[in-house]
Amino acid sequence: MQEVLADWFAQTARDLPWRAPDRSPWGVLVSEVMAQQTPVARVAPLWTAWMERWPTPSDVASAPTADVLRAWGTLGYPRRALRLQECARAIMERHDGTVPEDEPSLLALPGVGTYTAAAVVAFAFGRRSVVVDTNVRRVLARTLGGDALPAPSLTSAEMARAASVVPSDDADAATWAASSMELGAVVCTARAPRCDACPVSWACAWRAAGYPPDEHGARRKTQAWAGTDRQVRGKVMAVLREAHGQVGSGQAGNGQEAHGRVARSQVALVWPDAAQLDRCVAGLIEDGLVEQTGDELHLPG
DNA sequence: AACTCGGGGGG
DNA sequence: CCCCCAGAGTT
Repeated sequence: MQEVLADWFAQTARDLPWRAPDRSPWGVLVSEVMAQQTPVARVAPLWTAWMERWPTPSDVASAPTADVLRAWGTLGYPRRALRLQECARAIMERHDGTVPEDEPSLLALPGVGTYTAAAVVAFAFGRRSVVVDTNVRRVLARTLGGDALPAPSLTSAEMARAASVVPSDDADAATWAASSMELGAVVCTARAPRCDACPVSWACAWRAAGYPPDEHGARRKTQAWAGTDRQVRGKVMAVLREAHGQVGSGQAGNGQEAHGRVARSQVALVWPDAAQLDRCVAGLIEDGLVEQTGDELHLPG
């Protein structure tokens, strides 16, 4: 199955920009952080612009945080952008500006967790690691477990099963990581799997069992969105991003101040519940995503 | 283990 | 309109 997937990957892999031969380890790390909970199709164009502007950890480390947050655009979870800059600075201080190659050192970096550390080891350095993202979880749950979907959260048993099937050879392990992820992203999808186009459908336990339905589907609760703090935070960040982008645009008198500063009275227009808005702004300031000067809010830096 | 944290595109 | 997306950090 791993050999078949390796061939399939070699022939059909998406030409994502961070898979280009001239990509850097730092570029791979940036792509992984950007792709945390954000579809890669939406990451790709932004990654290219980002890497052109800030090619190295040194460039990101010295950039104004406001520029970093604005460049992050609408990727979502902007705290990731903050951590990515902290990560760049940590690499400057701890590793002389070079992305470390060992998993423990990677794990110690801001914004780098179990998945991202393993992914950088495999994709940036071609070394063996246990790469388990949402795609790999689903592929293994179906092919090996015979289940429609994995459990809501990653279990230790799942990690153990994933580790047990990673090839011992470095190059083979890296290829397995890339191809199993690609299969989950392109063919073995959550919603409407394309089993007719799957190169390993002959080996799939879920298919062999007659596609039994998801066991714990009832417990799977969807993330709330409308009216939540996350939505309000997003609206506030959007206003501050746009204000920052209009510095020097010559559009005076539209209620937005110079230097990307926006009066709190203007920010208040994005949400009717004043108490909730205040709470969210306080949270954004607490997170380091927003700063307040006098009666005005702005991005940090 | 349970929460929080954005935003958008596909079915 | 609902669901899910190359997760991480905090409590």
